[in-house]
Amino acid sequence: MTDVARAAGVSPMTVSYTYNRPQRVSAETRAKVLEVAASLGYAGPDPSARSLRYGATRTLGLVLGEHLTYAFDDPQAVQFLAGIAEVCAEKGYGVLIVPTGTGDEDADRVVGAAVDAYVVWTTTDDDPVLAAAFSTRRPVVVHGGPERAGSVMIGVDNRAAARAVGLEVFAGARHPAVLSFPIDRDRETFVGAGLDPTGVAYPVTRDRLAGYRDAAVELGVDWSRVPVGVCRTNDAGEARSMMRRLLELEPGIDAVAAMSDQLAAAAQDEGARRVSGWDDSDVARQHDLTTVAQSLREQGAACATTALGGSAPTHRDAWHLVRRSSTAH
Amino acid sequence: MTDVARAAGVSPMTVSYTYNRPQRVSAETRAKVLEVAASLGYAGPDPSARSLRYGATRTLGLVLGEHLTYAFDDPQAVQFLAGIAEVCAEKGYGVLIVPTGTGDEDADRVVGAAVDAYVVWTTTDDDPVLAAAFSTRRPVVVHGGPERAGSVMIGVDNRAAARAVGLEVFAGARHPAVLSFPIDRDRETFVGAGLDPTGVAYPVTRDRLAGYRDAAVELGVDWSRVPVGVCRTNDAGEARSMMRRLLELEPGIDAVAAMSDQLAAAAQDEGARRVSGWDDSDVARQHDLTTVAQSLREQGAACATTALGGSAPTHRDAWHLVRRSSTAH
DNA sequence: CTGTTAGCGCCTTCAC
DNA sequence: GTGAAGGCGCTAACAG
Repeated sequence: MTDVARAAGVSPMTVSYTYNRPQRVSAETRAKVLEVAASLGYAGPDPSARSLRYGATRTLGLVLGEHLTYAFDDPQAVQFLAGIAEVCAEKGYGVLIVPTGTGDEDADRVVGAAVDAYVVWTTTDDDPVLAAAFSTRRPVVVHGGPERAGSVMIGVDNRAAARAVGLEVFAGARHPAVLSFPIDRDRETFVGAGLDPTGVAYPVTRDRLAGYRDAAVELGVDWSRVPVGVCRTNDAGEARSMMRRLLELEPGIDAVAAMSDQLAAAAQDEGARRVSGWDDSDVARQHDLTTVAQSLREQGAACATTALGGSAPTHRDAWHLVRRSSTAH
Repeated sequence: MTDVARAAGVSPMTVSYTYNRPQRVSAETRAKVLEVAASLGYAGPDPSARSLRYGATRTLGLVLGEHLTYAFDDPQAVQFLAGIAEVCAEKGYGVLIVPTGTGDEDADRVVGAAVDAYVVWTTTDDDPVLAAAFSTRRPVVVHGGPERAGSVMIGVDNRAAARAVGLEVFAGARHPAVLSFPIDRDRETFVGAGLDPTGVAYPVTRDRLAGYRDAAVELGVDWSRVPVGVCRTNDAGEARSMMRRLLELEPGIDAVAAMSDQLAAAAQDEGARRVSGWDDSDVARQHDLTTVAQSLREQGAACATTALGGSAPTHRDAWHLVRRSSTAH
């Protein structure tokens, strides 16, 4: 900018004004400045210097955590991102996908991201990346959980929703089962009968398990005998083999509550009769699944709005049960 | 940082070293500094100041153009983004989704993005956003086109691929038709018989049309009589109504070349017999579509790698024809 | 309408 | 192992 100023025979401030307050500069001077800038290959104020000066970046940080690599394979995560992007585009904020998922450096990368606020995608209570986001003292909005004093949490009441759909799918069943998301960041695939929700590190998974348990108990089913198949990812192939495994362990399984429509569809493919899903995605409609409807897109938008200082609903009650033939009697 | 230094009784440099070259500072001093920093709520060096000093942001800018709002509804665009994110995460670069799509300010926002390089998603020759990216003199990699001296273009040879799939789907047909993507940024929905590819602003659409025409001509079909249904978006509902419209205009249509698997599936839904798609997505497999296979994920990765100074294939020949029953004789 | 001063927070260079 | 100066490029505030 100094160079441009010199070459144009004006002060740096005039150049600055030319870009930031065009009207404050005479048309003549402005033209001259722009001409010189073009000839010098100067494209306008440096964004970093500007951010430094302003103390703001007009950028929202999105932390997808260890998911990053395959978050894009999860249609719900993509919808969430779409909601964020929409709000940010409207407000003129960029969305920075913070490069996490590679291990130890994750926290540093979060701290070192040039952003004004963070939105953190569902993670575990102990995720260092979350702690890193908080340590920066910038606003943090967490989707799904964990909940923490001083930060906003946006997401549905998973326990209540799981109870509701559980009552539907487990009704009259003698051997219900659950297809679950991972319980911690190790993402082990395993079967645990009567899995205790308390020990689950992902709040979303924890609450849904607790809700399914609530439903089972209310229906007089002994939770300690309910097999819970924990899948590493939201992948159909893996879910099918898990379903087979569950059926080997307990061939009498007559109801399956799944934490996603994808998992539910996979269970159906393996012959499960009464099945419930989660999200009310296209898959749910195609497979006529009873499911929990929620809009990740709207939740994404709410997260972005809140993180950027606006106000938006927490979406705690923004879900409803969709009854379809997959749980018809 | 100055505050921390003062409070810890050291110079700012020592604080800087504590974060950037921990080993260069005695363990004792380092501990002291970190302690004071924590008590003062100092989270580490300011990212903007750092970027200013270094002259680099370690961030890749992704320009989705007017698509932004619904790019996330396009599975291929999402795969592309996934490829970019993967490479960037690995290299420790953030991905900044530049807030475009709202009109006049788009170009300014691109210029003002704090990034080291750009990847631009397929756009038109005249997109001001593209010009803006170039004007910054930062590296620009364009996916799909337009091609420009001084920038890298990554994408398949759409004309050759369209010709190949066109020869397949149009073979033996008497009244072929095309389901096309938009021809310019106005995104009008219309039917144009024998649409001249030359006037099409999107290079990808242009090349595919030209390829279909090549095939038609080679098969002895009069291109000027081939109806081209131009769809505003890659949406099934719109594609179905367009297909109905085409069939009203020319009930004899006996082959449809579509620019995406989604459009092709919609054509099938409306009763089209011989149909070809594009991308070899899940939809193509489900509908047994003859299609052009390409990996947007790999192309995304290649774009990111190239933009960040590495070398990657242009993917010009990274496509192949997948023959399935949708074009069986 | 245009210019001067000063400082945003950091780190490279060079001294000790 | 630690510190002092200087400047990355920009703009708010205040002249003129």
